[in-house]
Amino acid sequence: MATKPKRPIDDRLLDTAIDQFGRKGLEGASTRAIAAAARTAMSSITYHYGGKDGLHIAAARHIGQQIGARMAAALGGQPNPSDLSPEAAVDAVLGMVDGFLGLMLAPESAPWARFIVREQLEPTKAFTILWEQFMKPLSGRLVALTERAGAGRWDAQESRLRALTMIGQLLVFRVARATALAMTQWDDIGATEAAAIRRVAHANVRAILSAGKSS
Amino acid sequence: MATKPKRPIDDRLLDTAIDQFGRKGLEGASTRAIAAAARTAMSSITYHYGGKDGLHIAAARHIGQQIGARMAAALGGQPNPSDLSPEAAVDAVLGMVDGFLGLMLAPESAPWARFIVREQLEPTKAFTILWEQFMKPLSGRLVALTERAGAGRWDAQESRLRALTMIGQLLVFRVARATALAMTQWDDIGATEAAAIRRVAHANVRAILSAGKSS
DNA sequence: GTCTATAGTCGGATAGAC
DNA sequence: GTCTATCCGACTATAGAC
Repeated sequence: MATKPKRPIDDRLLDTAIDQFGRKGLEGASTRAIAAAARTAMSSITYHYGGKDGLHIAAARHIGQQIGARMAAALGGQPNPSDLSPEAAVDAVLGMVDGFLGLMLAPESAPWARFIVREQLEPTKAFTILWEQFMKPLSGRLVALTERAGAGRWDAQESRLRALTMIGQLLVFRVARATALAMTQWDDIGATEAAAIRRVAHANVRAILSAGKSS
Repeated sequence: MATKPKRPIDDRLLDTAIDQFGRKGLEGASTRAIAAAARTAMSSITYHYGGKDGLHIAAARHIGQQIGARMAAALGGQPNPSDLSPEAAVDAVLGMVDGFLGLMLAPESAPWARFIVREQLEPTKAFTILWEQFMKPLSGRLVALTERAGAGRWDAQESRLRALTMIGQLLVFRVARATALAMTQWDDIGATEAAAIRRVAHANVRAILSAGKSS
């Protein structure tokens, strides 16, 4: 049973936990190493989060808050998809693509991504938190915008699938970064490379949203 | 130092290792649990593979062999991309998409994917083995076909990026399966769902390969 | 080639000083 | 609220019987 998290002085412990859990997994990461890297005693994990599991859950919530805040800034005050013209819906999708791609390419998303991908492969209680906190609202909006961009040319299921494939083509640059660098023969993804990716992503999304119903 | 792997009686130990390493990671998985699940003694890991690290490397090689064999079957005796017309190159890309999507949706790829994604997030010596054994030849061919399909409408860098995004939109169905099921509200991906994904993937690839140079 | 037994290390949790 | 000290279980590796 996890005890109720107490408020820590700062987020050093959480940031370190996200990094270590992301790299080594829930079982592979040790509370000793996390505490040492955060320059505190191991027992403060027990004190603040009730133990390893509590720290893991708190780390997930911390990621959700940060991503939620970041994407909300890019989406704040946007109109309801059904109030948009199909053309405006395409533009709104491109706006979400920019926000999401920025997240995928930002250095600070690397530890979040490692943590989240582990939850996709072997979900724990933390996955529910991540899904509810930011995946569900964001994917819901993307699907709604895709549906509106279709203007009846395709059905709801196809909207969901097209939205998924659009996410996938951006996700690959974070989740398969090692392969992406090997394939492009880039050393790193800087501003120039990010611009090239953005151009291709926009062209792909426009192409995907222009095509009529599949088959 | 890993000793030279000896030939085991069967692959039970390797298959179990792939599953456990994929779920728990190199540090999280225990040789005890692997040996127990494979119904053998822990010391046989030492005997056959020289220890935990040796087993991990052997597991990567085993994955590479199986994926290599599977994709070779889908690609066997294909002509050189530069000998194809742009239209034939598009068809060849669609053929690779079918092969790769089949792999992403096949139940047996789940443990392989878990193992591979871990190597993407935190590469070990096993990543080099995976890259050389099947990622490099397959991605090389996909890029060459994409380049040919462009027929000069875009440059080599854009071919590599378009190839990556095409991979990404298929990868999402394996790597972010939990999210894919949540978004589509499917319980599982069976034959009907696979057909729907394939239709959308083909339409997207055709759209992506039809568009001219981006921006 | 597969097993049991064991040595040595490291992990998480907890008690209690301050 | 943060620390040190300590318990106990689980881990990897290895020796040696069969």
